[in-house]
Amino acid sequence: MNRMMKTKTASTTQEKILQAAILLMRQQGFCATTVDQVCAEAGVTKGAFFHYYKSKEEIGQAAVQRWCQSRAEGYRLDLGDPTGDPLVQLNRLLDGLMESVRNPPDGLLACLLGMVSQELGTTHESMRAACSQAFAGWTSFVAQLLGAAREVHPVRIEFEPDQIGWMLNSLWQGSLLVAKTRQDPEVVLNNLRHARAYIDSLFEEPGSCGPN
Amino acid sequence: MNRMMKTKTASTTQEKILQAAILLMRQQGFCATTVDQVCAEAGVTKGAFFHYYKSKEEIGQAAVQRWCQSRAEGYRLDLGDPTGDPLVQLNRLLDGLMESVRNPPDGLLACLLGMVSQELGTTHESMRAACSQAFAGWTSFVAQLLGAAREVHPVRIEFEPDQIGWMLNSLWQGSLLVAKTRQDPEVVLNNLRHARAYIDSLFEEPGSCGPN
Amino acid sequence: MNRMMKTKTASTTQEKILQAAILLMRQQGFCATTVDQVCAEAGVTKGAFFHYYKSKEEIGQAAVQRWCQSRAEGYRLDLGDPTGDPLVQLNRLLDGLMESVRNPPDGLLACLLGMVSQELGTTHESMRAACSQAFAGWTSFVAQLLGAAREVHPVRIEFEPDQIGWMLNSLWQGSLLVAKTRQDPEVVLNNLRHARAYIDSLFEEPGSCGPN
Amino acid sequence: MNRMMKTKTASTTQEKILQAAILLMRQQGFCATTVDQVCAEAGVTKGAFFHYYKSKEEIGQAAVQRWCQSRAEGYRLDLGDPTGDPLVQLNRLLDGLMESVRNPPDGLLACLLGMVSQELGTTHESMRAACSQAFAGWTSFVAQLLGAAREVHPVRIEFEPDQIGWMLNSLWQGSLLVAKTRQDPEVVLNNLRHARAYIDSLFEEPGSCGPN
DNA sequence: ACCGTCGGGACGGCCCGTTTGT
DNA sequence: ACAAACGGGCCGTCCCGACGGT
Repeated sequence: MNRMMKTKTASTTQEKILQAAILLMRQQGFCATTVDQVCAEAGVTKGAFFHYYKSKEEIGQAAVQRWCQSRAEGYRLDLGDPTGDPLVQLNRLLDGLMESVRNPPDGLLACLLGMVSQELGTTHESMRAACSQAFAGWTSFVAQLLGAAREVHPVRIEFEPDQIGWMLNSLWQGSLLVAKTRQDPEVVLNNLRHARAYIDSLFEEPGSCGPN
Repeated sequence: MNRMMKTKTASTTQEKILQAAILLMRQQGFCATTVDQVCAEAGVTKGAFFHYYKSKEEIGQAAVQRWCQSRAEGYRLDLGDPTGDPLVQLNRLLDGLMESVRNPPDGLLACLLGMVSQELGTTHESMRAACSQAFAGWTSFVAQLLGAAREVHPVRIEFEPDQIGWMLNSLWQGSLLVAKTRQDPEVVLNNLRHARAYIDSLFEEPGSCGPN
Repeated sequence: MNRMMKTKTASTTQEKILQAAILLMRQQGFCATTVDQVCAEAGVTKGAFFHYYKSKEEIGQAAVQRWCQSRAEGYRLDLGDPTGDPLVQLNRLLDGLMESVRNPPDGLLACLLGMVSQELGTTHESMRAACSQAFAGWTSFVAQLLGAAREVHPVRIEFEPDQIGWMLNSLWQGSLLVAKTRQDPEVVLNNLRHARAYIDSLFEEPGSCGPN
Repeated sequence: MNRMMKTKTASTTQEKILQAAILLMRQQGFCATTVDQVCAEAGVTKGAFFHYYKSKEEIGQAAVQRWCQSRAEGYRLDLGDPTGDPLVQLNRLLDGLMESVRNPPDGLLACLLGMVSQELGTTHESMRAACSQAFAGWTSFVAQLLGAAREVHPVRIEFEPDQIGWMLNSLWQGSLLVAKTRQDPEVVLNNLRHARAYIDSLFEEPGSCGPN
């Protein structure tokens, strides 16, 4: 019962801290985000912070994990019917990304993974590993769809599903980076359209994507 | 004579500071790089540092500018004969990028612009603007080649040179990010190959480059 | 019980810091006193310092306020019976000053207000205002005594109590300055005697004090 | 000829530095005044500065000396006929002070000696000594006048010329301090009037002072 | 278990008074 | 007379532990 209440509101102290950290690190990056800022944003004191996370790095890890997990949930939902045409599912995934560009979470078009792996990739091994794993997860997710699509759709050009997956991943991260720098999300949308066109070109018949 | 020595070695104190800053910021990012580190790396004292740059932010700006400038010189050289086929020139540019992946400057596969715009894009307006301009410069450079190619090569699919330019830019930045995270530059190479394939698919006859 | 301990010793960390600051600033002035020195003198670390005072300027303000407050308490005690002859009370006040010259607090004949207002009067508006208010407080205190004295003692020369108050204030501050420079407190004593003589000369009968 | 030009204009590099130092130190004090500020104000480089003064302390000394010297010249002029009544001369001296309050040099009512001796009296022995000597000079100057006055005017109250001199000195310095803090020079004027009244009261017949 | 106050140092960026070479 | 370089110092911040109350 106690647990239910807590879980339901989802606004426990720990959760507030974590959400504050995610938001701030997406905005400013890991190293520019101070523990004090996180506490202020979450409305708690440092005592509370260090009760739940024993170091700044630890909350960094937690933030990455939580971010990936909630993203993954979203992707799953975007796919729609899991028994349908894999190519259609892939297109739905891309549509989901586009939608998340037009209505980004917290009004902030930025991916925690991109931020953290850029900053800490060279210096914080454990953080890098976490991000690498997260990237690999998403990529294999896409690659599986592409592999399945290859089974049911005649192929025009031979391709490696993994490679395409990594390319999509890279393009997505790079697009967000450029969009942030240009202060214009349009570039992400355009890039995703080109990616879709490229994928379509790999198969004999064009994908079922609308004009989007 | 005196002047010659100074100019020739090109290793003035200021230059050493700037190079040290560029290297460290490519490795660790702007905010994780301390002035002390830069001084140590450059082998100078803090007095010297603040003699030439009045703040950390100022050297950040200088580093970005210098980075763009030296990159731009490299691209110019990669193109080869400026009167030749623009599509060939574009392919040479991509070859140059690939080469720079296999033999990255300072043995470090990382772009200062990506690092800085990721970290500071939201928080330091002036830095963001500088990076945005640099991105736009490279992109329009590519777009011009594509536009010229359209004049001399029959087109199979209509395309906007600017959009393709931005896509290449995004893909490049994203690839570097992913490569760093995976600790494997191969992904950059693969992505560039796909990009080339996509560009080729826009024209009637394939580009004049082998599989590289 | 717990509370008692803390209150009783009156030697909390914050208090130690404040006392150290007051002492050092009386010796060396505001700007020559470093936060490190204050911490060393108080036997605490910088962490403790900035926990209680968020800037050097803030502790400057606090020091001035505390100084005035503890001085004011002293004056009150010097006066003796508050229902007695105001002229006698004034003389007791001067006696108190003289006593504080012969036995200065911390063995240091220097007034924090004089130090701070001299150094920062032109540059730190808030500090200047605080000192100005403190000066005005002391002066009106004296002026009130003089005004009351005028009611009960026949006057030989018309005078403005406020003006006399400011003169005493100025003479006191100037005397401390000169005494410090000459390294001889005698000048303060002499000046106070002259001041007393001047005040006596304003009334018909001489004050009830001996030559002290 | 060269020398004449230089001396006449009184605008040699060294002189400009010295004047800048005096002005800034009167405004902000010794320790708040940086060498850079002095150079900027004087319009010279640090090289020039350290060419003429081998340390900050040295220019402090020079500033004090120059200040005293130019002040002394002024007093001499204020006295008028040196063979006249010493009491009249003393009154002229006080008039001169009052005039310098109404029209302070550089529009700044502040005495370098007061500033420096307050700040450095406890910490910089050599500076303290210089100020002490300067104070003693002015005081003995006044004391001599008082002594001479005692010869030609019948005295009503016995007094020590030196003591009166020190009192005037202290009152003057204290008045400047208070005036700066209150941001109102009026207090100096009032105090000087009271001082004059006190001096007059020492002699049988009133001094020849006008209403001033 | 949860959370707040207090405190600890180390380091961050920047500036300051100086010396050196020219 | 000056630009370049020097270090060490200053103020303030940061991440984090220790302890006490609830």
